[in-house]
Amino acid sequence: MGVSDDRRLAVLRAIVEDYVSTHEPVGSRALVERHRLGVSPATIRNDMAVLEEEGYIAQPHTSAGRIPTDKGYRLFVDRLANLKPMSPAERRAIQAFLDGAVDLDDVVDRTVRLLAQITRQAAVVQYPSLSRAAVRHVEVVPVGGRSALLVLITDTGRVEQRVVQVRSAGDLDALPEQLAALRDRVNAAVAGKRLKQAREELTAVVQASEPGQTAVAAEVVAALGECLTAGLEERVVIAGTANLVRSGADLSASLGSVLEALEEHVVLLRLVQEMAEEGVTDRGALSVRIGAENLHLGLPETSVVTSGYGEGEVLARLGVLGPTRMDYPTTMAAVRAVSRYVSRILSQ
Amino acid sequence: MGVSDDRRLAVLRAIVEDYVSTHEPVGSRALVERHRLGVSPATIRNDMAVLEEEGYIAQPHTSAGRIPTDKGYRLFVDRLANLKPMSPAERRAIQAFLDGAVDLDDVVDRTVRLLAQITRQAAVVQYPSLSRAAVRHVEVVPVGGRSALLVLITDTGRVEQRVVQVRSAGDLDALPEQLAALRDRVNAAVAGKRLKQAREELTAVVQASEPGQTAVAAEVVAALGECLTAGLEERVVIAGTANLVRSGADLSASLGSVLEALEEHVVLLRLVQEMAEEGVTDRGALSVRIGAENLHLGLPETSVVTSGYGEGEVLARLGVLGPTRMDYPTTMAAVRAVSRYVSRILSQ
DNA sequence: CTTGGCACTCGGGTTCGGCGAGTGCCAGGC
DNA sequence: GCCTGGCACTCGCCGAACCCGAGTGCCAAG
Repeated sequence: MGVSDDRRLAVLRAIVEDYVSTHEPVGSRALVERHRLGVSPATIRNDMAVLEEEGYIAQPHTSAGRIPTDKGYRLFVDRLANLKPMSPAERRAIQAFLDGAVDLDDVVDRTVRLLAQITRQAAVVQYPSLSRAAVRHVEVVPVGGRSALLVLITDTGRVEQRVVQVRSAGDLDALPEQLAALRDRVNAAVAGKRLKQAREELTAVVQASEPGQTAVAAEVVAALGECLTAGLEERVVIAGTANLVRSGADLSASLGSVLEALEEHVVLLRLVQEMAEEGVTDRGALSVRIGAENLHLGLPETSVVTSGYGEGEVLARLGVLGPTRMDYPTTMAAVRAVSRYVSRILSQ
Repeated sequence: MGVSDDRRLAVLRAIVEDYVSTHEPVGSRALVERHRLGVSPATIRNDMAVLEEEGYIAQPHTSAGRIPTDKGYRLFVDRLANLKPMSPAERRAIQAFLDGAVDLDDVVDRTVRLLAQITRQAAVVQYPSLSRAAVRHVEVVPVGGRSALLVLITDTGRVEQRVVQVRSAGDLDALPEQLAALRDRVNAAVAGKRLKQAREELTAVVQASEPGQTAVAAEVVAALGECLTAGLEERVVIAGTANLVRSGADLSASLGSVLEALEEHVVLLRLVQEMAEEGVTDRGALSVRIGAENLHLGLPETSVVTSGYGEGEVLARLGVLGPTRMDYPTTMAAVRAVSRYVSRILSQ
């Protein structure tokens, strides 16, 4: 569609807005009544015919009103939508809610709940990606017998831990000192390094260890390697699934599969990853996926709005998931606002 | 109802079984056909009249079949149900699935997924309660600047950690040694103690610390106190919410509120707690809540089957949540089987 | 290019019977 | 005394017929 015809675009926008608010096919008469388009229904009908021809709208059955197609929503989101700015009260609420967080886990938890609540849809927050995170410190704590606890701390504030059984330990009394020495060597080798790189450095540590202790070192280092790998693993948190069922019975047909997909965090991770890569619609950091674009992930009739967040660079994504006919302007504004506040909080 | 009339009980059992499998009101004719009751429909009708009189069954509308009431299910569960033993294949599957777990978190995660899958309902697993857990070790790791990481390890395998900013530290270079000394004193004071008791011992540690370091000690100990409190906090994990929507449209009216309640872990914790206390129906460790008994928790038309689990003593509960008209014998058998395997695994 | 008019379509809601499953009651038989 | 077959009655469900109205497409005129 050329930009030429302003009114046709206005009609599309009006159709999207009305349909989103009423959930019913919208006809030409209702359209001229609710929006001051300054022309008669007949004219609108002509425009509608063209819009339908071009695939932006469709009619569920002959002699019913029109509803937007995925393509129609796409155009709306890309070129027609004006994000609805949040009210000062809402901004304050967001800030107040997030400021109370004490912890990275807490920040993520609060964020996902907040998003679900203000958008009244399902919310998804990806944990800050650790592929770029660096090792801040590694601690090895003997906890009696052959057991020791490994603790890995990254500079993003994430903590991974693991209990390791040191089977090859000869002298149990000497073990604590051995471990302490090992810890110091490990720290010297990996502190400040990125996780992936750190994993590679570890082999050198084993080789450099004293002859009698290579076995112990190998065991501990192997466990630490797992820890690093676990640290690299992406995680997501969701909330507000109950909002999906409220948001209208029309999604209820596919509700089952959507809920299923939401429980499979692997699917969500792929979704988030894909959105990060392609940046389908980029308005600021906002990215929107509409309807059939998510079908391969088992998410029919579903749209997703996400935004990158993080201190300075984009560490991860957060967003909202709901029925295709969601209120994009408000949702997008909310996602953007929350992502900004979260980024700010993480910078401290 | 007296025990006297065996046939009446048989009729109730038959009604429950048929209704659960067909989801339709069951009439007298269908009943004598499907179950060899050896009497005529007319006789059954008389029995039904009595059962209805006593509140065990009801008819949705005049001249329709009967459906069990909550009271009917209750009687069924308490006295009529024979748990359906799991097939050897199922037992093997359970074992194989749980044996792969590497971690407490992993055990819990696998368990909840497994329960959801084999019962085709929503599953709930409470983390092993820590009110009885004891402190195994406390570690304080300086991580640069004024920051330190507290790690609390309990003898149930749970690990809590927290980052603390030591604002009152005077000499930053001396801080690591201060913290190490503090750690040793703390460990001496609380190792082996139960969490609640440990929290009380902590104040003594601060008072006993050297004059110049009381401020630092107070800060660290305060954070550790929070850690202990967090460790005491109960947690639950859920899975299989998608099964709720599949399990029949009749629950769909209340589906929203059920999903909402499931997201509120507080509600689930209370539910689990209540079931632990009252032990509504106790068959082995199994406990069953039916329909309106859960209404105060925002769970309408919902039944819950749980069982205690843990090594030796009952540390927590796990179970399943579904529509009132669930298949109790199979569900109860599954919950019991899983709880036993999990208990066994935890004993290692 | 817009507009009012007009014929046409078709989905949704309503009404109306008929069908059938199921019940309660009763009188008779083991 | 309990069970049984028979019988009249009650309703919910289903399909058919029906109407209404919103909405469309097309056309001729401004």
